[in-house]
Amino acid sequence: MPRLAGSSKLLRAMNESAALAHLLEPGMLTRADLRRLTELSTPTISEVLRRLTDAGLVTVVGYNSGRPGPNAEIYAADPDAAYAAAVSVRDIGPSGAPSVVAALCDLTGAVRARIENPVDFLHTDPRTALVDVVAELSGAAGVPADRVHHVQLGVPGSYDSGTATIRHVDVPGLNRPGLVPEIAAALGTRVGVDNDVNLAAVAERRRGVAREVDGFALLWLGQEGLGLAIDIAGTLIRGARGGAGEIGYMPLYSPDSTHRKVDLQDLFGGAAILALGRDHGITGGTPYEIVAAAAAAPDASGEFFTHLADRIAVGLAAVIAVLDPSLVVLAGPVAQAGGQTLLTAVKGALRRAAPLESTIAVTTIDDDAVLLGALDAGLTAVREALIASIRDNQA
Amino acid sequence: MPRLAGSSKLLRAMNESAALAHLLEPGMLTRADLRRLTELSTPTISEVLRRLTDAGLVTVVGYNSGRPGPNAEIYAADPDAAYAAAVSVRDIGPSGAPSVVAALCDLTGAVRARIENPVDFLHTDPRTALVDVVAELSGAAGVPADRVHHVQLGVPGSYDSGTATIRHVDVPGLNRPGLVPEIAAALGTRVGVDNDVNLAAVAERRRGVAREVDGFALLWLGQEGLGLAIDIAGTLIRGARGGAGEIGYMPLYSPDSTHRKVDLQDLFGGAAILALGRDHGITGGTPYEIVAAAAAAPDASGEFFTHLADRIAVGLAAVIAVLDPSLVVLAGPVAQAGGQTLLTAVKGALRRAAPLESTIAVTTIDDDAVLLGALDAGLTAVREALIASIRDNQA
DNA sequence: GGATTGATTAATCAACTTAACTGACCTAGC
DNA sequence: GCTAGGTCAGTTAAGTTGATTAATCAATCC
Repeated sequence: MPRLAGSSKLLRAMNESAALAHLLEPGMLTRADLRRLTELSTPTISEVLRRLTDAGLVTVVGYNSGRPGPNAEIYAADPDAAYAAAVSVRDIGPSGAPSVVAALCDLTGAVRARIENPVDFLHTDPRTALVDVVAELSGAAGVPADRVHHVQLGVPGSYDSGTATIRHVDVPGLNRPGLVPEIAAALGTRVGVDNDVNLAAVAERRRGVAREVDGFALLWLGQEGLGLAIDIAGTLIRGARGGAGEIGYMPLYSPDSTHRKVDLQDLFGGAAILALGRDHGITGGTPYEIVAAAAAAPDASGEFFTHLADRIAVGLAAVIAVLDPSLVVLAGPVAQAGGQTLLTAVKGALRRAAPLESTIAVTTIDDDAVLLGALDAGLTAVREALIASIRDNQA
Repeated sequence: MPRLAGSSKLLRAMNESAALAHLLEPGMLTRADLRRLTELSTPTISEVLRRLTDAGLVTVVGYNSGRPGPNAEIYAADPDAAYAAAVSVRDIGPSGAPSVVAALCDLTGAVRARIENPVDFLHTDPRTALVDVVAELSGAAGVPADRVHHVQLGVPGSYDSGTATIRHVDVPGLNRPGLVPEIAAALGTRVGVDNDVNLAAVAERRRGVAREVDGFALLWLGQEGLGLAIDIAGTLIRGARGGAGEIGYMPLYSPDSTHRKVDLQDLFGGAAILALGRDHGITGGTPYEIVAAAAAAPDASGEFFTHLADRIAVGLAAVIAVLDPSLVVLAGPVAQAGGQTLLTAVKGALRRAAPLESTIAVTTIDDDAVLLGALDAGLTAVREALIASIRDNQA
């Protein structure tokens, strides 16, 4: 643990960083608020604010009134000081074909533009597709491209940050080594990449059901595959090569080796749900449609949910035994379709299967969780870069 | 993230903390070394060292020579500035009966005393047993009791730090609520409690095979039960109620529900290993003896190890799928007995079972890993308390 | 004896704090 | 309805703390 040491310059940098960090939290602050939060004296706060406004990071957004004395100035981070972009690549978009969904937000998190393009990755290089969509975003938002400080990518696969390559992905070309650095170079911004399930977990922590919890596991039940995100005290566990949570391939124990090897994907992946629906006479072309149809007629489909929940509980029991999370969130299209019906079924199945008790919940995010999570991740990256940049500018 | 802000006093506290932190790392440092490490100026380093020596935390341990100029003073943390004690409670000690193993070390980590007492917990309250053993330790080491700043307990169960209670433990009386605060009050020191497997992982990171790794999972194969410790970048994952890694009760999937519920403990817990040994005609009263006997005759016991490894691989595959650790360490008496023979068998079984590849290794700690890990954990607690105390003393 | 290095001393600088001061705004009292 | 007093926002000035640079002294090797 390298502890900081330094001179008065470090002190100033720390104080400015602290003030900026508070101002970047949603909400507007007066000098008195900052004084209370940072425990700095009035003149220092004034000096810090003068420098931050000079740097264009902070602006006066209003005045207090109704109390004796002069009206206190209300400060907030300038929304237009920097922007973050998010791009979610999916092999099966809402239309069934591969697509790219993207959004751009300002420093307060307000979405300024949002677009969705079907992309034929067989004939389009991911690099140009992604660079183009970011350019289109900043155009649509009317924002200078160089103010976009961070682009966050969400991919349906795992990302190995050590080698900067995307793996376990079905989108053609996306696993090419060197792709991410190329994109970063072409865009001229910092580029972050993460698993789409991980980003959904980020959204769940920021605006979903996992807001106040100290750690949680998110089980993603997708149209195709399934995944797991692990949040420990707000930080995501990604594993040695970004492979943490790739539980689809988790092999299951078979007592007599005559059984063929079965993994979790075979139990409640997309294809398994399709088959399970067929067995119970529920019609639907996609897992989402099947589960939604079943949830619409809960009386007729009780057995379907019991079977599905039993299978989900097999995976969850392993996760709970390893991690003991204080909350387990069911998310992804299938979980959204299943809603409360699926939730109660899974709760019952887990009570039968797992010895440790865990709170289970369904996601409360209606919108595109992956995209929102990517925006959140990009935004925190931008904010931390701003806070860190103050330190370096001083030195 | 609450960022620090403050005045010059904070700066001094930070600089002193940084210097002390460097001096607490093993190794002796000259003023020039500290200057390089902290990037502080010579007069500041002198002032910091003067204050630290005045506080009795740091002493001159020697002088440089052989180079031009005056002989530089060599500083190091005073070994006798504080001590840490470690107590490992086990329901089956080396003699077969419940026992308490304890050790005391100085600030450099040198062991000053080590004792082992069989304790009949049916007739002895854990509180008095533990308080007595700490008193005995400081007596044996010839150390004033009030210099023992931290006592680290290792228990064969999980510890819920939220409610300060030990759970999932077989030792009578150890799960009594309020026990830990009582012990802390009676001793007058800070008391830390952790799962014995977690402490073994601490030892593995500090002095074992996991020294340089960025994260690892440790599978403990004990005489009775089994456990898992998860280290992510040097911090242990304990879960919501301290139950992370309690994989003994992890239920296994059974395709036809006619099978009775099977968990990992049934696969390769102590009783399962005894049964497996019987099936293969290997004699021995304890799991350790069986595996040791098998390892002594590797040619005759190939099938035994294959079967055992296949079972272990079932559990490990789940752990690897969830966490993707860069290293998996096999530890505990059974793993030590199995040694390289067991290791190669597990490697082969995992290659067949798990899709993600992980490096596997056997522990390299010959001594009592739990006790050593408890000492390490206690020592870091003492060091961090010292570093933190500087900040508070200034204010 | 010269070069080099360890450590202290002196002078300067940077940044925060306390305290005094200015000015705006509300409220109460006539 | 006007004015005096009180309160609070923010600035200015003086003082304090602590770190840096530069100069000095002293010890050791070659």
